[in-house]
Amino acid sequence: MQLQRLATIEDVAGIAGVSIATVSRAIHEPAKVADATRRRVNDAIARTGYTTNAMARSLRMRRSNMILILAPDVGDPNFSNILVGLETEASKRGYGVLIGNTQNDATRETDYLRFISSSQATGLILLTGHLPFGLEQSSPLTRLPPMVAVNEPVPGDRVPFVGVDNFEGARIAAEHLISQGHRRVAFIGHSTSRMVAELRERGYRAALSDAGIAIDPMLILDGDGTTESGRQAAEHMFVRDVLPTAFLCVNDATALGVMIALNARGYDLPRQFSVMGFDDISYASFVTPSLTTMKQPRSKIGEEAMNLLLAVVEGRPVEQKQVLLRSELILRNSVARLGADDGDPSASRYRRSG
Amino acid sequence: MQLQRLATIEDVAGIAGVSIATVSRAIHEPAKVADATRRRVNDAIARTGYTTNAMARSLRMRRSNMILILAPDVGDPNFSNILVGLETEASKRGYGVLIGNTQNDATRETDYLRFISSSQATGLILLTGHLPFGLEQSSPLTRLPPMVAVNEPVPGDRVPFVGVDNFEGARIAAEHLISQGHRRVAFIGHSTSRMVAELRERGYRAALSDAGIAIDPMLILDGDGTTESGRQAAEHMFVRDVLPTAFLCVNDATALGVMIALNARGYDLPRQFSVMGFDDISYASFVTPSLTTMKQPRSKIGEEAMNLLLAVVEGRPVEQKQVLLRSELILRNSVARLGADDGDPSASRYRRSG
DNA sequence: TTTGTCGATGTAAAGGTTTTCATTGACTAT
DNA sequence: ATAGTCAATGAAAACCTTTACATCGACAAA
Repeated sequence: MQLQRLATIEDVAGIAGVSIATVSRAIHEPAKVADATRRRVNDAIARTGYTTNAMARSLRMRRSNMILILAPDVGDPNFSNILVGLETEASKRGYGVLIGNTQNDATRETDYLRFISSSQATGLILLTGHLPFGLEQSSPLTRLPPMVAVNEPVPGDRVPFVGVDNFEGARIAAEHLISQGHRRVAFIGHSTSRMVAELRERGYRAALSDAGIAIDPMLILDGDGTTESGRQAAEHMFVRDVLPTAFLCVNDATALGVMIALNARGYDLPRQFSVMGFDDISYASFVTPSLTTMKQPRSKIGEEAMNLLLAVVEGRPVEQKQVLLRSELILRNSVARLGADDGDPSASRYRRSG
Repeated sequence: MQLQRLATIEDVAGIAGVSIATVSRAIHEPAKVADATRRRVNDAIARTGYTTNAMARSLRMRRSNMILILAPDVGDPNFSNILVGLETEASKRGYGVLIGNTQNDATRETDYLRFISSSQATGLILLTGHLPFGLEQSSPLTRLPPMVAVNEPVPGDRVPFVGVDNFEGARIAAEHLISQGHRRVAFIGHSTSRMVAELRERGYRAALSDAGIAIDPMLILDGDGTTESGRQAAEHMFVRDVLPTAFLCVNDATALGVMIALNARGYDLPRQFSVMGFDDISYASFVTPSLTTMKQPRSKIGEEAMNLLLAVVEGRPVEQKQVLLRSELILRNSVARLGADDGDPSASRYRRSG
C-alpha cells in the first residue's frame, strides 16, 4: 500500500557521480559547490524526481517545519478566518500547519503536546487563552516551547500575544452610539470569558465616562456569549422594565439574540432600539436589520501571529511581545440616530455596506 | 531555542537495564515481553518522561501519522464543520491533520504535495473536486497515494468519495415544496460547480417529473453559488416576469440572495413566495424568515471520510469506494403552504427548530 | 622546491527508532 | 541424556539526512 520506493539522496549522488554530501550542499548551500557539479546534481535531481525526505531531515536537524495550532473549537466561524491567515503566512515560509481541536479538554490538550515533545512540531499557536495542560504546572523556570497566543492572551507575561485591541474597539463602538444621541446604552457582557469581555466592558465604561454619562449598573448584564444568552438578557431588561435606547453587545452572537428578542416583541429596529455587536461574523450583514459592529481583522491577526511565532522559532530577534491590531467600525443598519425617523426604514434595510 | 534534551529510548533502556529493542517491544507489543520486564520499562519511561521521537519512528517505518487535507477555501463556513469531523476521527486514531489552503491555485496544490512525496504525510483528503495538480497528469497506471475525496467527487473512479446524496436531497426538498401545494417551482443552480449542482438539479427534475409536473425551462436559472448571484437570479425572474411560487436554491447562500431580492421588493415571505436552500449553513436559522433547507451532516461526513482514508492507509480492506450520506429536511419558516395565510406570521418567525 | 592557503569534494558520524535474526535458557517429549 | 520447542531478550542493520572533519589538488608566496 505504498508508492514505488522514492529516490534518495544516494540515488542522486550516484547518477551525478558525486558524494551525498555534495548533493546536500548543492541543494542547501549552492554557493559552496562548483558550477559544473551543481549542474550535474540538478540534472540528476530532475531525472530522479528526488525530494528530500522530511523525516530524515527533521531527525537530523532536530527541528521540523511544522506548527501546531491549538484551538478549543475549530468549528467556530471566528476561527476559520484566523486559520486562513495563519496558514497563508506559514505556507509562504515553508512551514505546515497542524491543527488540534481541544474542546477545552485537558486530556486532548496534553495529547496534542506530544507533537511538540516528539519534535514533530516546532512551535505552538494557542487560541485557548491558557497554557495547555501539561505545561500549565511547569515551574516559571522551565523553558517553554516557542509559542504565541492569539485572540485571548495567556495570563502572566510568558506568552507573546497577537489580537485585537478590545478596549479601544469597544470604546469606539460605544462612542459611535453616543454620537448618535444615545445616552442610555446597555452593555451585554460575557462573564465566562475572562480577558476579552472584561476589556470590552472597560472600553464601554470609558466611552461613557468620557462623554460625561454616569454608568447605570442596571444597564449592564452578563451573558455567556451565545445568541440565546443575548435573547435572555434582553428579555430580562424588559421584565425589570429598565430600558436603554441602545444595546452594545460583547459580540455579534449576543447582539443577534438581542435583536431576536426585540423583533419578537414587535419593535421596529433600529427605529425603536439600536443594537451593536462586536466581531463582524459572517452573517452580521445578512440579518435584518444588518448589524452595525466592530470588524476584527481576522486574517491579519493570523498572519501577524504566525510571523511572530516563526521569528521566535527561527531565533530571530523579536521586537515586541504583544501585537494589538485595530478593529474597524462597520456601519450597517442596526443603529439609528436617537429620535430620528427616516421615512421608509424597510427600504434602507438592504442597503449594501462594506 | 530548544527544550532540554529529551529522553531517548536508550536512556530508558539504560535505566530499566534492558536493550532498546525490549523497550520498543514493551511499548508496541507488550505481550511479547515478560511481565516483570515490562514493569521495569514502564517505570523507567515514567521516570524519564520519555516520548518516542516521531521523526525517527516515521523515518524507520517509512510512514508518518499525518494526514494532509487539501481545501480550496479554509475560510468557507461549510469547511469548518467537516474539518471538525476529520480532526476528531484522526486524533482518535493517533493521527494528526495538516491543513492546506489551495485557493484553487495549481502552484499551491503542487506545493503541498511535497508533504506527501517527502513522506511527511501519509494520506490525502481532497475537498477540491479534482486531483491536485502534479498528480493530474499522472498516467492511469501510476499508483496514487492513499486519498479520499470529500463533498465533491473527483471525476473518474480512481478516488473513493464521501459526501451527501445530493440527488436524493434535492429530490426530498423539491417534494417538500410540492407537498405544500407548489407546482411552479424555480431552481437556481450553480453552473461553475460541476457535479454537486448537477446532481441537485437532477433531483429537482426527478421530483417534479414524479409529481407529473412539466419542467419549465424558464424557471431554471444559473448562478455561481453566491448570495449576490441568488439575488440577481431572482431579479432576473421579475424582469422576465415569469414567476414561480417557490424557489429551490442550489445552496443556502443562493437562497439568502433570493430572499434579499424578494424582501427588497417588499414581498411578505413566506406568504407570497416560498424559498428553500440546501446545506443548512450556520446562519440559515437567523435570517428572516428562517430558512427551510436540507441539512448536511458535515461532521459525520468528515468522520466517515477520515475513517475510509485511514482504512486505505493502514491497508485494511475497504468495503465500499463511495459513501453517500443522507441530508435531512430542516423545517423552518421560509416555506408556506401555497395560498395559506396563517393569521399572524410575524409571531411564528422565531419559533425554534431542530 | 617548499610551505601555505583555499576551494571543492569526500568520509563517516550522528540523529532515534523498528525489526530481523541470533542467542540463551527453560522446559517437554522421547 | 538428548533433541527439540518456545519464550524472552539482545545485537546490529536500516531508514535518509546533515555536517564536522579530513583530503586533495591547484595555485601563490617565499
